Amino acid sequence: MQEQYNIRQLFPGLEEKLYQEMETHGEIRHIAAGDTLLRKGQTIRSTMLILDGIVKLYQEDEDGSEFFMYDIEPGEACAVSMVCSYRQENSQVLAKALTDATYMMIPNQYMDEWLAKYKSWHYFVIRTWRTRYEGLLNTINDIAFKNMDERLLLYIEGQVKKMGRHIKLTHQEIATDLNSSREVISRLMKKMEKNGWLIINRNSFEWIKP
Amino acid sequence: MQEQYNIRQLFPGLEEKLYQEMETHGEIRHIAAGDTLLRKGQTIRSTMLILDGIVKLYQEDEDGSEFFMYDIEPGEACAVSMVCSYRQENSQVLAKALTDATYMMIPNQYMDEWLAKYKSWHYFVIRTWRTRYEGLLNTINDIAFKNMDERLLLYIEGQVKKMGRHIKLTHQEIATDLNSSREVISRLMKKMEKNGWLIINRNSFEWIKP
DNA sequence: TTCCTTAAGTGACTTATGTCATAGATAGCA
DNA sequence: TGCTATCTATGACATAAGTCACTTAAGGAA
Repeated sequence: MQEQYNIRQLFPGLEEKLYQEMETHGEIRHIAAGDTLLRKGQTIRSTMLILDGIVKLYQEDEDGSEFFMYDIEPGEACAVSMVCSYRQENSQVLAKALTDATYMMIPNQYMDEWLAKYKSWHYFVIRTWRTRYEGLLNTINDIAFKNMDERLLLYIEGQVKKMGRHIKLTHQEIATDLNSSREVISRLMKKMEKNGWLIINRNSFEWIKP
Repeated sequence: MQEQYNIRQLFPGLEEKLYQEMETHGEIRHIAAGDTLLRKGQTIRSTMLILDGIVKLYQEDEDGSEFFMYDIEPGEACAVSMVCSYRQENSQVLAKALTDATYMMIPNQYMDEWLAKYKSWHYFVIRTWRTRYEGLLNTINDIAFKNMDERLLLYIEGQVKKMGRHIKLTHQEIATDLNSSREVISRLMKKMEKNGWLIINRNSFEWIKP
């Protein structure tokens, strides 16, 4: 079961003995699209490594509204779950599965042990924090300096790079990712269509800008 | 010279031998209020530990506008400057001294060495990243969910907690910290004054809300 | 005192975005 | 084929915040 995910390929550059420990102590879990991996305030007991699927990280308001920050993809880890065992930490964020997802849970007790034993592990931890920090920087950059039209353009270009020119997303889904509302996205996309940048279909659109 | 700052007190909990290495290899630098510690895009060659003064971290736009994110205080480190030597990194942020400040620069070559030798050092590094990540989360929380009036209130209450009820700040300075404009802050503060929360003076104000 | 610089107050206006209401369009199912 | 749920389109309006222009006030310097 564990072997259907190649952790050596997903998390390259770690020591062989560390991979073996991960296989021994890591618990593989599955989660359905839309379900919550980590709630805000929840005590963190394990480090989570994403093996399959996409997990989305949100900042959550007191009143329950969610603000999307960034995605975590296979081969990446949830930084907030990487806690040094000497203090109990609570999650400040909300993590939800976008698609069905699989992840490996490594109980916190191994964090200290592995930090001591494996050089590659502490690089991995630091690299993970750094990557997530950069994710937040990008988010801040977007909301501080860019208008929705720019953000939408960057978002679409990002999708095109990943998925090709035919994008299967509703306006509502895009709006949610950009923390905006459907009407706003519809209007902006209509404008883009008038500019000849894309063709809008139901549930999808085609990016035709060169 | 080095001895005028007690690093054992500023950075508690590290190994004695590590303090000694810090004293041997760390270079103490001074910087004047308003000067830049780290520019965006600059190659990072040293880890910076703040010994005295306050350093402000900004996100910088392509066109040069600055967005204030958080402060770094004595006893804290600039996370973005903590790079694992095996790859050259460039700064994605701008760091400026708010007050005259003193900091210790530790050349990157020691990062790997110390990570290997001192357990306390890698905890320190991870803790630093975590703290900075939380700083960004708060920033995002503010701009995503709060209006200026709430943010101003929280800001003032924070200042009161630190400096007492008599705050020596101009509206312009507050506006800059909140990434807003003077007029907006003036108007909101006038409203607060009408509510009997504060008394506005030139260059300062008194917080009288219970 | 008088002058001048800087801070603060304020009305008028602009703008981006969000919200409401309502209508039209499309795909898939019965 | 027609029905219905779900998308999409769009006008009208609300609102927070930024900008401009100009005024008023305070404090230090001469």
